[in-house]
Amino acid sequence: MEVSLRTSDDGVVVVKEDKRVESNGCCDKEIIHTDNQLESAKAEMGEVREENQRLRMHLNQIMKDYQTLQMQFHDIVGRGATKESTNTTRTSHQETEEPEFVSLSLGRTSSDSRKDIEKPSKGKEDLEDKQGLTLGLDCKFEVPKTTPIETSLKLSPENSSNEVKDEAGEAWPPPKGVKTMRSGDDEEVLLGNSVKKARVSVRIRCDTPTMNDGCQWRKYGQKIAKGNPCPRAYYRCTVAPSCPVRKQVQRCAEDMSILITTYEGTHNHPLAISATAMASTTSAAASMLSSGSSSTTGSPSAAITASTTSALRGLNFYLSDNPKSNQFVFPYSSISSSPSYPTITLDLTSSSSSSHFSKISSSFLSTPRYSSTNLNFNSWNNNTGVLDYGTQSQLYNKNNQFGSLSFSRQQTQENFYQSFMQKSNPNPSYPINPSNPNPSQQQPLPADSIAAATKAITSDPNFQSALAAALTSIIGGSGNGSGNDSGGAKTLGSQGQNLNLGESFPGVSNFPSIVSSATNKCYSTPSLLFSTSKSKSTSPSSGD
DNA sequence: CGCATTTGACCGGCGC
DNA sequence: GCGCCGGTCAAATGCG
Repeated sequence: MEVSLRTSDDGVVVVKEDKRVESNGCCDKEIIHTDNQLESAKAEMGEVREENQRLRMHLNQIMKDYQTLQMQFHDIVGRGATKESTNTTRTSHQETEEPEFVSLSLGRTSSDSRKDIEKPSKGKEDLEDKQGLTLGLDCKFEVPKTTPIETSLKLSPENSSNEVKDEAGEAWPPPKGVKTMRSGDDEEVLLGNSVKKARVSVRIRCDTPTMNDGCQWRKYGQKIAKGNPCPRAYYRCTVAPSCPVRKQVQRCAEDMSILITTYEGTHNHPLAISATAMASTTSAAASMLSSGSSSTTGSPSAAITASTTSALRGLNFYLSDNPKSNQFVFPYSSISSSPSYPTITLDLTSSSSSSHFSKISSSFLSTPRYSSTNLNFNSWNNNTGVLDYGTQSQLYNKNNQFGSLSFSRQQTQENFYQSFMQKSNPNPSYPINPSNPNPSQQQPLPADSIAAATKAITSDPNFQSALAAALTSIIGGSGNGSGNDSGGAKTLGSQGQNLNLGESFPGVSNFPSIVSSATNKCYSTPSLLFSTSKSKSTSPSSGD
């Protein structure tokens, strides 16, 4: 007997039997056995069919939601623009009017900080959160063939004027601009003189000299900075010769185990997903600066939230491939903005998942001369948030575990990322972690991932939003838009078959009007791991 | 030998 | 104007 499975046009699995039983030795036993198999196959078929229908229903529902949200978004954008036009005076002086320390709590968990800066309408806040997803879907479903770099949303005139420049190196105006013909100068002009540099600072507990963010860096200097006995190392991105991105690595003076990595600028080349995390955040910072100086609708913060959250996802994702991943939970994320060096600060040094926003504000961003803008990514740990990391991790964990649905959050994150990472890297010859000596752990994405995801989704309506991301990543995974990643290429090689999380998690690249096009660069490459100190291509040793 | 890192010199911004 | 300081350059050095 032969049972062949094929997929019909509507996606339903059809079981075809071909009873070509040998006439000579056919015994009853065999027939019964065959019947049993047939029965079970039919039963499975029915299940699959049900599953299929449920999934379809959910998809429809999501699409519906998506359209609704899109409409709402357009509505809000329209209103915001109107508002904005009436507030030009204020926006032009925003820098001076900006509170010394503005906390933007965009999360939805209960948080004290939230009260302080709660934007006009709660509904709007929620909406903005959803927009992150909405826009992600937007990107995925409507602009699926555009490469990340090409994908630029130009809802704001400001960004549209900036977007080309962003790609060339937005937030790193050359100190000696004459030497390098970077467009950063232009952008700086466009962004306004108040905006000098956008920085992303990452505090992370890390034993290794530097953290591997998926990029190639070359050390070009080292200095003893005032107030910190630990030398500060200067790196420049060498993925592309003209890449303006720099980073500084320095140990925290108070706690030597904390590594402070500060990124500046935006990559002007395709990057790894892991690098995308940073690049996105950096871009978000720049976007905030550019849009924040002109927008009063709160969108900038939302943009930062969306993009940074996405970036964090990516970052955390890769970090979590590290055995020590469980300590990188992103409990703290903040954005500080000094007049000269606006900085997004990601404090990854604590594993606590509760809201410690105030702690960041007081301890980490305490430098009084800086006016600060802080975002509280509470949604990170929120069970209901569209951008909810926990939800997504659970989803993927479910996806990964295929039925094992109950995990503690921390374990969920760890397991999920680890195994998802493995599954998303089908090419066993390219370990996710360059320093990972065990490439055999990298396994191809199983064919039943979609089904697993479906199960996870259908079993919990809260996963609707995450579904979008999951499906997006799964469906879109085959088409890696980022192309070659010169950065991770050396160690990662071809990755066209990987799930491109940089694209799949849309928060960054698709938030319209706020996040500049630079943010839209979705890079792919799986690796943000702490390297061994001798990994040259992707992890320079800071020498401290 | 080629490439990356090291390290002292240099430059420019900023505060006094 | 001067000095401090952060950031960068580039020759020297190290390493594979």
